[in-house]
Amino acid sequence: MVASNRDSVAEKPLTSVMEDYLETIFNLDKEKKVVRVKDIAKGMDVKMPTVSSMLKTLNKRGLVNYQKYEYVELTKDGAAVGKEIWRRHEVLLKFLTEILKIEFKTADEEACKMEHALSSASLDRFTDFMEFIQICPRAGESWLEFFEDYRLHGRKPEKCQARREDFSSEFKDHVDSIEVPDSQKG
Amino acid sequence: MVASNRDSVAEKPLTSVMEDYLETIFNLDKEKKVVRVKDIAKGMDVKMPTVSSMLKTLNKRGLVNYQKYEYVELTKDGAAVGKEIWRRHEVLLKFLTEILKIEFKTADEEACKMEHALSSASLDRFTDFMEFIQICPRAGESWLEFFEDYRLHGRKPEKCQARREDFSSEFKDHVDSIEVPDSQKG
DNA sequence: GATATAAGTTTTATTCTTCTAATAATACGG
DNA sequence: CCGTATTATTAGAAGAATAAAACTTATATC
Repeated sequence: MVASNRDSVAEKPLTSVMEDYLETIFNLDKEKKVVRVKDIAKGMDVKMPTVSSMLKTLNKRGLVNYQKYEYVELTKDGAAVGKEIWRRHEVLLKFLTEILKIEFKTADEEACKMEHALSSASLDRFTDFMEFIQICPRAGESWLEFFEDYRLHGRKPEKCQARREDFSSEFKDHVDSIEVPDSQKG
Repeated sequence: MVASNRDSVAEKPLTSVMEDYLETIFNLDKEKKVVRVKDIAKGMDVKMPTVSSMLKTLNKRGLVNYQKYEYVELTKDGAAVGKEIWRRHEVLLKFLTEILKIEFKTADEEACKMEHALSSASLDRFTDFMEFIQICPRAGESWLEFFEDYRLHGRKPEKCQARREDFSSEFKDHVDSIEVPDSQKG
């Protein structure tokens, strides 16, 4: 056996568990000086032996640099994966907590599972969506309030209509603060 | 051994794979007269022996009624699970295709993974959200178009501003058709 | 009805992730 | 420098989901 173990086989896709480990390590890296097996175990809610064996796997795959009994370090590839998964988590968590108003703990857990389901491409779309909702006028704070009202106090179209009239006034203020050619005035 | 195997142990939660099988069987049930191992294998993209062994598991759990070589039938419990998972799938798929405009095949695959991540409670919220977007005035067709525009042609706040003015005119028409006290006029 | 084809099962094995128990290395307080 | 506590590793096993190969049962067709 001459060749390195690393990448000796055609690249298998990462499992979602591997992705989770990389995400966890990525986050610990930001928080702490050094990353230890114990911390990963805590973060992943598994026992230390499980971490040890996963680190071997990740090591073979070139995603971490790890010598036993030493600190854990992500390779460039490993960090890239960790960061990407973390980004997905953030977007999903934001959606679940800020739009759907799901309580943090639940949202965090569910985001953690969903993050493996969405491709990066879809995540980009999702990100656009979140940005759009929060940046653009028709989809800003009041839009969210509106949704909250809809969710909590009824979902009948008539209610929407009533509320629409409120928004119309809101919008009237905007209209009034914008240059409007006389030709368009009533 | 006197007691039934069924439910002899404290209810373990279903795995997401089990949920997928139940969803698949539930759907086949609607489409076809009878559900066969072969169809399930095709639907789940696995080989027949895998289906055989899963059917044993689901049988023990009281989720299907299955005697070997015969047709597969869901029990009441099994059907309830299958239907619930299917409902989640539909909502997520709708969001991915109609809002995020992800192509069907990708969306379907991703919905299939996400459906296990969201609790029923969160799914209810998500459903509210989808309804809201499609029923309420501020979040109807034009809102989706606006998002499409944002996504495809730029995401600069100025663009939103420009667009906002369009919407303002739109709204102005509404304003004009509504009683507005003089005191609020410019 | 006999037999070929399709459908289903059993058996055996693999991969992945996890655990417990036992053991080893490291760190620290005296 | 020694002993204890903490941290980590090995070894061994288990459970879930899968497949390949070999075998069995059911169905269809002549």
